[in-house]
Amino acid sequence: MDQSEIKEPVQKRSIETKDKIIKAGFDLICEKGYYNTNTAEIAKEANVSTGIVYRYFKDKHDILIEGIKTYASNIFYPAIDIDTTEFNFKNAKELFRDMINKFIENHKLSQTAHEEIMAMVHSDNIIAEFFHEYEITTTNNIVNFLKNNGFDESNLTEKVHIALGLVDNLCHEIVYHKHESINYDKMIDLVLNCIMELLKK
Amino acid sequence: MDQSEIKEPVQKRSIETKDKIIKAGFDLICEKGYYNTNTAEIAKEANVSTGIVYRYFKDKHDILIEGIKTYASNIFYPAIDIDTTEFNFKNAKELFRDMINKFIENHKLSQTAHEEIMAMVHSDNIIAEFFHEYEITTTNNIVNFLKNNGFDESNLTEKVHIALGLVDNLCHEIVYHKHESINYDKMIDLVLNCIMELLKK
Amino acid sequence: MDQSEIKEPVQKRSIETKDKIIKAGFDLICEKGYYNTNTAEIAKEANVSTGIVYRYFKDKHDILIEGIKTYASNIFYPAIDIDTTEFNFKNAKELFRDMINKFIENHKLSQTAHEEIMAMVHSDNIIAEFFHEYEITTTNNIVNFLKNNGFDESNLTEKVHIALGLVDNLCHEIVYHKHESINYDKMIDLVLNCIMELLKK
Amino acid sequence: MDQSEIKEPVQKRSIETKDKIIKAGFDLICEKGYYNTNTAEIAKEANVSTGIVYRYFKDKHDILIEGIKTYASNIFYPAIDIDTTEFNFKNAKELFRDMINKFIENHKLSQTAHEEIMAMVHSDNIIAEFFHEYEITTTNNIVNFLKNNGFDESNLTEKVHIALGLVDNLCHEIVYHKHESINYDKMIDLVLNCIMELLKK
DNA sequence: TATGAATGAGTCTTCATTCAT
DNA sequence: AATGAATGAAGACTCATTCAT
Repeated sequence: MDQSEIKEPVQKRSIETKDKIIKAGFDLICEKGYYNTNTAEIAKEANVSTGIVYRYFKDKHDILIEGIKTYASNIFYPAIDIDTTEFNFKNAKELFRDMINKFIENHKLSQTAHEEIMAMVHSDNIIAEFFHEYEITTTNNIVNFLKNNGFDESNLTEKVHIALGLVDNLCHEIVYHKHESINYDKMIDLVLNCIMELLKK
Repeated sequence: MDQSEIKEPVQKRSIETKDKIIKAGFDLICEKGYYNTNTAEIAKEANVSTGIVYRYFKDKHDILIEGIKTYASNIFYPAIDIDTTEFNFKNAKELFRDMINKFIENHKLSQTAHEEIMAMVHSDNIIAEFFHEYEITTTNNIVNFLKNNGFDESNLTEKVHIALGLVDNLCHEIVYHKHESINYDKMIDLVLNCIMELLKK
Repeated sequence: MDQSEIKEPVQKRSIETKDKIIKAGFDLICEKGYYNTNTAEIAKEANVSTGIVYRYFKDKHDILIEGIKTYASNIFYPAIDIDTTEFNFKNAKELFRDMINKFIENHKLSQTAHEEIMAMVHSDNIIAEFFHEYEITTTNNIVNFLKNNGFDESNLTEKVHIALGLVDNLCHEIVYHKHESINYDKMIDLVLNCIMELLKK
Repeated sequence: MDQSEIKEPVQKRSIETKDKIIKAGFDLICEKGYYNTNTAEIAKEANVSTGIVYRYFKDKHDILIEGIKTYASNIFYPAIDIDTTEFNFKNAKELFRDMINKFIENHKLSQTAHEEIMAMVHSDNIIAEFFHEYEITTTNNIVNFLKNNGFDESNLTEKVHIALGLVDNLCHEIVYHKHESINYDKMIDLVLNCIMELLKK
């Protein structure tokens, strides 16, 4: 009876509509920023009417949240999923190097998305919370992966945290700043050394 | 050509007014976010009228910029200034530990400021550019400081970059997240070891 | 590129809304002047919300432009359309006299409109351009009409220009000023004589 | 005692200040329009403070009124003053031609001033009234001049009115519009013929 | 007298959200 | 379910005018 209820779509067509809105919203917000994107644009980009947006989403903010939930894993730590069947301490460094390169590629692909979402993380508690959870999960996955591959378990969570931070900073540096005076190949080497040092016994 | 010029105040009273606006604007923006703070609020917080704001600032954005310029150095890398007269490779680790603790204290003091500014850095080119410059300067200062104290000069810029990133992440982690499962004292140790490893030889 | 597009309405309801705004805007602007009429008033007079105005018009100025385009022909040179089936040099003077009287009536009906629009013509290039075009068209129509009715074609454009000016001034004088000392019937006679003198061989 | 009184300056310096403001205000308003000129600009142009303006003028509008009173005669019908010592019906046409050319020159010199003032005349009753008076005076001066030079006195006021209107339109046409298709020399001739026809017995 | 900093009401415009169809 | 027209509160900015110095 209550018209103002948000519908969780079950029909295929409705689900498609909701997804279109999420994608359109996320694309535009990543491109132009949350406050510089209005709902009319999102609706237009999604090829739906403005009214229908509010059948599937409580408000504009909700669109972003859903977008982040949907696309976050594509943007952050994407290479983590890549199972390395043959992984050991000996070839770890080179596998990490591959991972870093993939991270960088990914950063480049979704540069503005990454930027904008990080901006929102800073000013939006709900989003911050989401990413906090996300980060914990990612960290744990890596911790477990390393444990399963015989790495020293002492303070492994802390070490992975630091390592992830190192990689994140590195990618950010390489993708956004391009300092004239910095030798990025050397920097990657240095970071890898740090990580290997961290993880070793 | 344009009718309304922005005045750079010279008289004491005017300078006070401008400073009040900068402080009020910066405080509110840091507390509530740029888009959730309006000019009327800023004026009210500064105990001035809305109109006077535009005598000293081109627009709302300009208030933020000035605020950042004024307070950035208080918020970011504040301890860098502290010249340690007796600094050498032997006591470096403990001095770095002191610095990190100061960083953390500082982060805690201006937590929301830090958050909001980082958010703006991500979505605002002018601010990003400002911090890029700021970061380069900071890095160079540290590089020179280390050189003068006998540290290995090879790839020192890269190393300092990495070290600053490590410290930044560490502070952020400690101040904002407080993961239940993480031992922060141990984490500080690990980061310090990383840094010492980086800088040695 | 821009987020908010101006809609050209096609549905009956939308067209009515747009027309209501044009009429309300034009009425108020003519009554009180462009700078003394605000958009809220226009919306209220049109019985719509302030927001909807900007769905159909780029800005306040645009409302005036559309109003002028819509109502200009009702206000200026309205009698030109009246084709006189039986027109020749003999009865021309009396037909012109009828036209002048119609002009005067029209001036009286939309006195403030005429005033305000002429004011805007003076200070607004877009409007000036519009009226310039409008005036050329009117002049040409009259020129052709006279040619078709056997009037001397030499310098006819110049003559019609002068004649239109005479009529315009006359109407203006009669409608607005009402000098105590002026005999307007005689003045009409004198103007008609001028015109007949102009148009004769 | 009443601080809010407008002072009519008597001291030389004060008069100069008031005149500077009038000139600055009039210049700017003519150049950019009344609503596009603000008091701060006027004060700046006059090299005085914004506050002082309100010691000499009731409000912004008052500045314009004073400006018009001061400069109107320089802008409208300036050549009327030129006494033609030897004037008779025979050489009248050529003298009128000279006057028209002077009118045109004058129009050109103060084109924007003329435009803007005419705009204000349309939307401002006080200014309209002023010009009405001014026009009556001018007309009477010319009427008397013509009487004194032996022109037919019947309906002379009406005739002069019409003639002035003809000249005004002509100047306007020549200065502002420059229609491609119009021969202005011929037009001047035609207007002069009209006037001579009007004034002849 | 004179300054110019300060006031604050007023204006245009935007946009998240609602609602008639 | 869907449309898109309509709402109206809110916000950035302007400027005639006042007032402390």
